[in-house]
Amino acid sequence: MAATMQDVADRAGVSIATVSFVVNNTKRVTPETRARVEQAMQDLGFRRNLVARALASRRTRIIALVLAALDHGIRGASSDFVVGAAWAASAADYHLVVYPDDKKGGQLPALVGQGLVDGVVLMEVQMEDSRVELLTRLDVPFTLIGRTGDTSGLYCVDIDFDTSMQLAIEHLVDLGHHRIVYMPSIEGGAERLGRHIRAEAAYRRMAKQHRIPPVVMPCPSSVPDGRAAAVRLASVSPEATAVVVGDEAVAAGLVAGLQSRGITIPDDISVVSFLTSLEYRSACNPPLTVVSTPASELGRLGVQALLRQLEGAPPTEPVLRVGVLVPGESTRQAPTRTPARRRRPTPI
Amino acid sequence: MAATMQDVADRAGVSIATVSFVVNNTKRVTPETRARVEQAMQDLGFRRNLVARALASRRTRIIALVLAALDHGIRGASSDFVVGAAWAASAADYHLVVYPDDKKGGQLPALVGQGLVDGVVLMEVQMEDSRVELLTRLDVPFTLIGRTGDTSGLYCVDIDFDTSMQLAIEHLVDLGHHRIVYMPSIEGGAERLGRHIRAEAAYRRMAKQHRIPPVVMPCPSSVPDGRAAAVRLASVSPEATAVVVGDEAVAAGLVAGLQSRGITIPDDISVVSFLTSLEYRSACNPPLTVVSTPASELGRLGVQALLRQLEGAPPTEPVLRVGVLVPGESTRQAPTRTPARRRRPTPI
DNA sequence: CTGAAAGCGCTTACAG
DNA sequence: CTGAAAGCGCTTACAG
Repeated sequence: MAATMQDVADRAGVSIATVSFVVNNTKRVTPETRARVEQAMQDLGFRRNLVARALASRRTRIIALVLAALDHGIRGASSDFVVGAAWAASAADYHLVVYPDDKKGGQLPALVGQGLVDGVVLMEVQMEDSRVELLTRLDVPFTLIGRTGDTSGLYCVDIDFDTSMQLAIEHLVDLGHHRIVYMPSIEGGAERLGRHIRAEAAYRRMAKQHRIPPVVMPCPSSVPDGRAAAVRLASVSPEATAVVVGDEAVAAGLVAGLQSRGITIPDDISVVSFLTSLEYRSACNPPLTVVSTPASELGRLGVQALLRQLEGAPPTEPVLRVGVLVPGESTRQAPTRTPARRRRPTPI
Repeated sequence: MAATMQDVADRAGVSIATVSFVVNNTKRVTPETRARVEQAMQDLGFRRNLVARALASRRTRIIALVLAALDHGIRGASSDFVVGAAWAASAADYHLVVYPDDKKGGQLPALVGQGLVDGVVLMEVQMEDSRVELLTRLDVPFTLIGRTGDTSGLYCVDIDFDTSMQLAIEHLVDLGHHRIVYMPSIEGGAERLGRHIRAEAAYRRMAKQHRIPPVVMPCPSSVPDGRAAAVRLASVSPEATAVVVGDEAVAAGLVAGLQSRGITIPDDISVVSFLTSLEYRSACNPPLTVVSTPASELGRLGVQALLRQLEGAPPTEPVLRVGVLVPGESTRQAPTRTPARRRRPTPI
């Protein structure tokens, strides 16, 4: 029913090869024959069959963005990763398709390594990620948005955690804060996401540099858990004047929770939402100060790295990008207390 | 390099057809030959080429969920649609792929109607949706999550707006509210999304039934716009005791905006987040009462309708599902005022 | 139960 | 500049 190249060739009175040359612009064709072919395509409403093309050329020009949506949906910054990646693919005349998978890559063999996609961009990368071996075994080109523990031989784009954390901490230090708690989120499973490990290491490094006693207070990733964390904060670190929170939902919950305990943000405690989307930013009262994830940029870079790889470029060092400090009203000058009080907490 | 069926056939000493029968379980094969073939597949690490299979069988077992992510990302309930659809596809041994497109379907011809996907599930449907004609022209099976103005001949699953609105309005009426404003969101473009039209019609119907003077106050879909709407509300409908808000971000902003004007939620005004995700629900203070979108269920139903269509089933009436009332703390008994005051607003 | 062979709709050396 | 033909790796009547 649908017209094939053969139909077009017949109607234009040329060979099927010539039609292919016209369609793909792969060889010189005289303007006259080209016109005849194009007319015939128009007449027949020809659309080339991508499957046949893929089989013959071993290329689909489709790349898959794989993320663990089956486990935790497409929340927060993920949307921006997708959009950035889709635009980049489209600009290079590729198609991006999002493939919802689980954290283990359980769906991966079904779609990948069977000729349907030219390559894969993998998100939410863990320090030890079984999907990396899986993709290697499936023999499909792939790049990571994020990093495993050992990145040698891999194509990666990621956040520059050190510089991003520096933005957050120095913003607070400049405001006179010296008791800055770091509240990373912990996800459902036990997997160690690369970004959690690296963000915490960056915090410890910055804390050391600024002589801040490091306090790390993990919190499950949800608004209610953020609320609950407000209670724990008082006992874990009563002298804290600022909190760097690694999850937008936790940040929103923490602010609400602190407020309902009579603590004023930012007068009593400053809060920074660290490497998150801007999702809850203005839904909070006051609007949050955020170091936002350069998500759409990383989506774009991930796709571009993959496309370079498809053209045979060798792996490079991971490409890193810094988050953007978006000032809000949840950070302010540290409250002045007597230094004695700050330096010597009452013994337990 | 990768083993083909021919390689497997050679190694097992059978014909390529027999390998195909084993791989697809399409014909009886004696246990002995089956075992030989399976051993050969194992030895060679055989994975069948889906592209070749698709070309020969005209089926890819891939369906695409198309949404306008290029225009407004994957926010709110969209994530749940994706997850519900992906699970349903997976359960039927299909693969779901998410295809980020724009509102006009600009990317559609590139992927669809060229043999790569067996069918399409379309989201964010407008009353007049050019993509419907496009998909018809591309001659690919598709179902809608949502409805155009005229649904005859189409496969649709959608929200039951009337019953969902009834849930919201009667929840408020039972609490003694009679001045209930409806605040739908207006999106960037001018397209009339089916759900906006139908939700508003449902509101007007319920308002009439309960003798509520209908007040419709559209608001752009963002938290800051929700805040701004708090100001407008006072002038547009000073006597309102409840607001039904058709967007989670607007609901969050409205609550914050009202509060910063000294209005207490829910004592002074009740707020219902209508047919939204639960996204901002507990980030708000107080947590919102929500009529939540049955998103993952609709995702599932959309895929299932498509699969039935692929098996040749004729179109049915649209399949409708009701939202779920999730009680929160943003609704309460209407404040008692003198009936006179309520019944006769001061003349302008 | 198994196999030989046509065919899916393209791409791409190779010849001319 | 154009064409005849092999081949991509499968599926599926058809025969036996």
